[in-house]
Amino acid sequence: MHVAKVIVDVPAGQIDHSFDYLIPQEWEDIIVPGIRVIVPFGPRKIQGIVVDTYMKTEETEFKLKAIDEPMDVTPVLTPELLQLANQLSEETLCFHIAALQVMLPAAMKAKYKKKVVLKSEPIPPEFLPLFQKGNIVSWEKAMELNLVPTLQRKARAKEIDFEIIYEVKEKNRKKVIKHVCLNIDRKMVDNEIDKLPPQAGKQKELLEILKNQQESIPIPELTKDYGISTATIRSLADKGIVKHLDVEVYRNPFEHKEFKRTEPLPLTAEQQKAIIPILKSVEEQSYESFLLYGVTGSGKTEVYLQTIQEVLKKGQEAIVLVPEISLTPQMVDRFKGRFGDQVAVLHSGLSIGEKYDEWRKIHRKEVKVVVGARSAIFAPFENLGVIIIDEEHESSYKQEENPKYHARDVAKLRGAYHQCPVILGSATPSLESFARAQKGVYTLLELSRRMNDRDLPSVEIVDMREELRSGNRSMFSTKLVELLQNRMEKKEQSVLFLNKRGYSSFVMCRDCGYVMNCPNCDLSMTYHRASSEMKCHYCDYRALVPTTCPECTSTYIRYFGTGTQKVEEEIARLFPEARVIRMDVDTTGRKGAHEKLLSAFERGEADILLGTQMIAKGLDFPNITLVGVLSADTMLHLPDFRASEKTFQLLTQVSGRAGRHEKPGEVVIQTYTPEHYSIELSGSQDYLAFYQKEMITRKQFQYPPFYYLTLINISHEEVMKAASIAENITSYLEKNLSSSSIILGPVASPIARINNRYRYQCLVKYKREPELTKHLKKIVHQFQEDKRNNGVYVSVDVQPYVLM
DNA sequence: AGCACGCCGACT
DNA sequence: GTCGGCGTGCTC
Repeated sequence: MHVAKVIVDVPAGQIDHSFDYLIPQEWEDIIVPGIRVIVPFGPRKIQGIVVDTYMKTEETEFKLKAIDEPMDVTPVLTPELLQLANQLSEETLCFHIAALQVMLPAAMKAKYKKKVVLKSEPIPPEFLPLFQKGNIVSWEKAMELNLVPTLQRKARAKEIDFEIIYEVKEKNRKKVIKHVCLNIDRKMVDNEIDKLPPQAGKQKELLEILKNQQESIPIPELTKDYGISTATIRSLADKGIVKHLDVEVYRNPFEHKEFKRTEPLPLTAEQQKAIIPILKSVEEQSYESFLLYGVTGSGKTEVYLQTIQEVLKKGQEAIVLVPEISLTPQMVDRFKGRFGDQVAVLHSGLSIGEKYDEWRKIHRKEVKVVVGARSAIFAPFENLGVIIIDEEHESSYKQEENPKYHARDVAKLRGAYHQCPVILGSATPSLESFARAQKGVYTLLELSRRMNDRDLPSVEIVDMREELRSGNRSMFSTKLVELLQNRMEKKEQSVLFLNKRGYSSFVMCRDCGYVMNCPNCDLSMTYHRASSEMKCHYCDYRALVPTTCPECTSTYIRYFGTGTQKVEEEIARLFPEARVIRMDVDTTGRKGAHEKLLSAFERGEADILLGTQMIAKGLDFPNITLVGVLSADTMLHLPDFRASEKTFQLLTQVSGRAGRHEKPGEVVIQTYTPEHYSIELSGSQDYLAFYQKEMITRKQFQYPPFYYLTLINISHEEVMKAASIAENITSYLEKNLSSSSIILGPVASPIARINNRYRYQCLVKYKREPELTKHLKKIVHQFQEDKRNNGVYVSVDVQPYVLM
């Protein structure tokens, strides 16, 4: 008898191991590792994933329950991915099921339904409202009508008999289109047409169409193109001449889009030089990491494209990761244009069903290339030839929920498994990556010149303190106003960039300084114009906008810094004739709105594009000759050791938007701290100088890439409890880690309370700590599951990006 | 996590 | 004497 090791869909510490189940004989060929199954678990039925199988002797056989049924015909996870899930759960300290689940499209997550089945007759009168439509009803309905206790009582008294059943459902079904096809022999069709009465013209017409068609015809096509109604089809179906048929289709998010085929462009000398070692690695099938450091507009994408071309020639597959925010239609166009139908696209803009379809194309080997955001790194390819991570420095490659993985680390594991190159591309590499390239861990490849030798835009840094001193209190410097005016006259386009953070809109009393805070969290609440209410971003608490100050009853209370909206108003005041497109959460919320706004701007329907982070990337329009950064330093002062790096990267990215084509570009960066090196050096676009300067700071303050980090978060409803557990954890680490490691804390988190839970943290900095994972596991188990610590929550983030 | 089981106080 | 509150322990 075969036995399957199954990881079940229960995210809990005590359940985080495999459970053994017998494989029923009839499924023995189907149930192999990587198959999803439905298994009995206690009284219920749940989804699980088979991770291993083995043969077992009789003695233990009777103790095991059997698998109910498989949910797949072929494995949804390869042996490689199953093993990768193990590594992930080990390294990021997440549950096995979480690591497995992150590799599958959301549509495959099970949904559970609990139902009540009445097994005895007749139905007692008090249950009639419940069992109106038969003897099976949902548990929710039984609860709603408050009949569950009565059911239990009656069953105990043996007056009735009922059962609770548990169902496992797939969240998403395959999309089908109803088709019609002949139900009789093709040769008999003429015969049938003759038999039909003369007035059945439409029916005859339909049969004629079907006669000349080898395959079935979709009903929508029949009604639209041939004007044949469903009634016509039905009457023929009733006669048994035609039949209905469900044909599975892919949802196609690019249905109405034509992709212009592109041919490989001739490479510049620099590109040529960069691609040679990559192609060598592709050819030799050796695992090697490359850092492709190329200034904005230097043609990194063409290097990717031609590398992929070679990979495809060898019959291998490619994964391309792109940050969510720059997965724009332009980006998709470039890959679809070169590789056509061989490309699947995975990004958050797709519906669950669309993602599922794209995933199935990969799974069925119908595509060879995946372009996608973070989670596309888990694409179930089995013959990978290259992994490319574009904009490698982007923090969106780190997932902030469990499993807290970094796509770059996963890429390296997969690259090593498949023995293929991993290419990390960026104009502003992360310090970690550049340092590794310096050390020779990565092979450094450089593209130092823009395509067509276009100059980098000239950047001017404007000191806003000076502006203030000379009496300009607006958010636009004289210089920026002047240049905007100039572009309007020349009919050229401008992009205005607002660093969103620090600009969130909050309500403050002008008299006493009262700021409206969330009652559950230690944070100020944000004002939402759309719903005209105050919201907390962390716990979903909502409140009305106050009209008078709750502290001092002043009516001089108003909202501050609405970011883009406020800037838009100001532009309207300065340039009444300007046409502005605003891009922020409010205007791009709906699906496709993002693309619509961008293409409107591309068509020249506006003079100024105003937006947040989301416009920093990918934007590549010839008519943009001016970029303005309204406030460069808003994120410089966040409690984050990467603040300087992020500022430099963002400013460099934004500057790169200007003058990418024939017309030269200009950039204006407004700041209150022009002397800060991350701002100063972004002005001269000097990455190397920034790298050197920032490395000194990192070394001095013992941060990556000189030290690794691990952050432990502790939260509890009571401050004292959180603090004391944090204290215990810290002293445990101090006792057990090497003396070269630095343990900071415990301290209250920068956001000291979320959802009425007090938060403490402890930060470990280390160079070498081989036993760290072991200790962290112990901590999570001991402090999380100790009954005396009831209600404590301990979470670990290995190599964190967010320290709040 | 969910669910059952079981032991206590508050009712008919 | 029964109902249902939640604390405890288990799920192959």
